[in-house]
Amino acid sequence: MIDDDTAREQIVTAADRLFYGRGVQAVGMDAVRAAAGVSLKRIYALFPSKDDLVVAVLQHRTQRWNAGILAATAAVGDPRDKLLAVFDFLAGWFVEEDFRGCAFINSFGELGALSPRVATTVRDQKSSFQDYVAALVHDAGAPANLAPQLAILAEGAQTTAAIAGRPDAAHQARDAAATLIEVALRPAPTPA
Amino acid sequence: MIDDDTAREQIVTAADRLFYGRGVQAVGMDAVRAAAGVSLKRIYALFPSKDDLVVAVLQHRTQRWNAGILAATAAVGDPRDKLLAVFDFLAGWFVEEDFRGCAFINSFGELGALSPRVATTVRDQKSSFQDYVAALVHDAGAPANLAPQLAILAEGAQTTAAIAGRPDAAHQARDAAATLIEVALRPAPTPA
DNA sequence: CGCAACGGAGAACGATCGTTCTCCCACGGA
DNA sequence: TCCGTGGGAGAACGATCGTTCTCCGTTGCG
Repeated sequence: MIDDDTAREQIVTAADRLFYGRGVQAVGMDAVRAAAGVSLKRIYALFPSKDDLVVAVLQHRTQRWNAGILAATAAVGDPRDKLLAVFDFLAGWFVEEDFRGCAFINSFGELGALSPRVATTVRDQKSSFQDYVAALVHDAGAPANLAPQLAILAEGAQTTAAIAGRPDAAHQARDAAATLIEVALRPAPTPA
Repeated sequence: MIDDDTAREQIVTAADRLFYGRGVQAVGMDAVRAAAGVSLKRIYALFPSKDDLVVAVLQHRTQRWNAGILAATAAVGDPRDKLLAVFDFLAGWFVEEDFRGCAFINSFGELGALSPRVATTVRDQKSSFQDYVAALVHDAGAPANLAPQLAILAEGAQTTAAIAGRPDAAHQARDAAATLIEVALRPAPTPA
């Protein structure tokens, strides 16, 4: 017998892989059951509806994302390098073989208009990422308006890498970020 | 009787509004029929499958996008301002009441793994946009690596505006673009 | 050892979807 | 006027989906 916690984890992990790879609506609950190795009854006992499962998958991804970003930025010391480390983290992600874009963006586009809970879950993730970037920007001593600019670069790199299939979008975004950071930290030039 | 061309347009226009507002898979062909005011038989005579209709809708959107970008950039003279005009165009788009992100990104996330034709149609659109930005960058006399940076900013602004519901992502991206353009056009500073 | 509760496997159900087919009316040529 | 073609309205069909239910074996406890 499998206890509830590991069953939850198996279900969420299997559903995550399937949803991310094919899209949510293209994956039936029976496919999740087969991949997770548990019964449908068990799934519905732990997640009352597919919507609940989707939300749980997204929250699980949020935790993995937060841990990855935290580890990437903790590995370097300089606050400026922490900001750039975010884009290095993206670069490592984009070259994974099953990379298919940002699961939150994908889910929002597919379900944002249908499921308010999915929409708010995605919004919360994006909002917390923006907050984290804003904190790094603050630590680096740069003006606050740099933060949304870097966040936009990160978002754009994800969709560009996914659609064009070009992982170097991370490097291009990193270069742009480096320029923006440098300008933001440089004292205002004396007018000619 | 409606001739084929106007029927096509009615179908594509209605399907576009429905697909964009709710997502493709959430809209049945019967809903398209009701919104377009034509018979199902007619729809399937003009578009052999839903996949064909989706591709036609995306191609229709590509034409509208190209026309909008072209008009926005044609309204200004300076090549540098043409680049910034792209973001002004985005700003005007983001405040439309039914704005729900980039239809290409949304469709790719929802159907990219299921329909190769949809995937390539989306890729073609993004690729042609990148080419256009690259041409503007070239006209402005800036190095070529500026183009993907600006394109990434545009992509990120679209998803940020859609998910966070904050249309000012266009202005933030525009500010970042202005900085990147300025740096790219400025001669290399003499080292201190 | 007996029984009751639980979980697995999978059938079943109702809804919906993409697609096709049927029926019927309107209209244009001999 | 009569007939044949074409298109509209909508039923029909087969597949699939989310969700529930049935049946049965197992297991833990008295």
